[in-house]
Amino acid sequence: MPASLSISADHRFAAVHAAPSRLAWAIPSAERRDGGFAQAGQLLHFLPDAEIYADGCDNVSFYKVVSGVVRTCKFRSDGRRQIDAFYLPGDMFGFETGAEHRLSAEAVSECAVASYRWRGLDAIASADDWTARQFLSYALQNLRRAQEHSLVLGRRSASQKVAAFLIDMADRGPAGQTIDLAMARQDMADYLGLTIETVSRTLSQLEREGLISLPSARRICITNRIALHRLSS
Amino acid sequence: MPASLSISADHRFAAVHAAPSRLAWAIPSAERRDGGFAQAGQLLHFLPDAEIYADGCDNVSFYKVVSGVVRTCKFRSDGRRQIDAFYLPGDMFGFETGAEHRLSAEAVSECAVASYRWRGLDAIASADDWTARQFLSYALQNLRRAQEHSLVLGRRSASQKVAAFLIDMADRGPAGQTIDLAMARQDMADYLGLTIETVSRTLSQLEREGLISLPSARRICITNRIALHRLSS
DNA sequence: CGTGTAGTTGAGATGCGTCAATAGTTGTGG
DNA sequence: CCACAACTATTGACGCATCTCAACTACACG
Repeated sequence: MPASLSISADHRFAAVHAAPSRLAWAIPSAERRDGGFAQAGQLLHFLPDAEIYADGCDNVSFYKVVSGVVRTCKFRSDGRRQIDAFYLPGDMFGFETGAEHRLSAEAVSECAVASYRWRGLDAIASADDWTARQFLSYALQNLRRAQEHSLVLGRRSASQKVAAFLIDMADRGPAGQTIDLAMARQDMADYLGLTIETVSRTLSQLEREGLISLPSARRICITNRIALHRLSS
Repeated sequence: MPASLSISADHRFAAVHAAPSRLAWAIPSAERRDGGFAQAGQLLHFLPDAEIYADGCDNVSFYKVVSGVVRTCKFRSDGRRQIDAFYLPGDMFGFETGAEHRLSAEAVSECAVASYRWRGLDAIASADDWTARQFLSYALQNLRRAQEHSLVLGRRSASQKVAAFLIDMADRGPAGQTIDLAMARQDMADYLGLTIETVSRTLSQLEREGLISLPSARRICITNRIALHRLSS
């Protein structure tokens, strides 16, 4: 693992990077097998809010998150931003069939991603079984996440949206009741189709109701998972 | 084409079924090549609102719409329904990696679908290039649609949602400015995260503003596509 | 210690949901 | 062909959840 990927222990997002289960899952696979995935993955390093690719730019690569968190988003003509998805270590993003990307991808936290040259559908389909299977698996995982995101955005109250987000983050992050968010309130708001004020108010309300506690802005402890889960579904 | 698939010309959804470009695309491929797609597709016929598969039931098949329109949806504990997607002739739906379906699929109109036995990711990955490529193509198409649905649901006004829906339906349906909707207002509302009252009011408002005309409840003519498109994006 | 950014809280405005009534459409039977 | 019932869609009035605008607080950093 290159030195550039080591994150100081006191970094605010250390919990995300240091998640043992995730690293064990992401890094070895990148080292062991990704050499055979489409083309040897090049490791790229991004600072927070750095752009990985822009909406409209050539679709030449897709990516795997090695460490940190990535968001894909769309900027609307009124200046607002809609976040399509968050990608955590081990997740893949950026595969599209068109010639251009239809979303932007940005680093939420300091992060490292492996890039793979996109050679089109035929290249994947005619690749070896393992490669094709991996690609399909990631595509279907992203499809499932997008569908669930739609269901959350569809017809739900602010508290249901926030609860669903917290449950999702808790499930995807390191085990335990503590969530160390890599993203700001504005990211949560843009992901859930709410304003930062509503997100903030909703978190405060959930804390008053005893479902969560907020030791700091970016750290959230789930104190009543049953109730939070029931609220979210 | 079996007699059971012929639809009388005066049927209310005739326009969808009779769309020449769609039939030319959907039916021949089902006849010519789908014999090699995973396993010979069995043709199934459904009446409006019939259930194709239910949320939670075994994930043993995926499907291709031959004629008519299909919706996938989730029923929430409060009795509300969220529609995840509409599938038109030529679209494929129902592929998931889990052992159970996480959504229900229902016929919106009278429709015919071809079913394919789901043998898991490995079967697809190790299939011939053409089959793997087709499956991937459909998966990525559905992923793109789900992402765009999320963006629409995210942070948009009722009129923007309805406009985006109309533009999407116009693009996917037969060419021209006339849309013959297969679905009821309740379906539109559940798809867009609105109520039927708001959908109805919004359509009336768009008509007053001269963007569309409403010859009948299920038929919508786009009279100012530029403005409608600008509103939707 | 001062400054800038992120987050929280409050008050008022508004868009959409809810409930209710009306109008239109489809299908059935006389 | 008409009468009626059942269903779908439209329109109106009102309430509420969220947005908007604004002030305040907490925290990181030089």
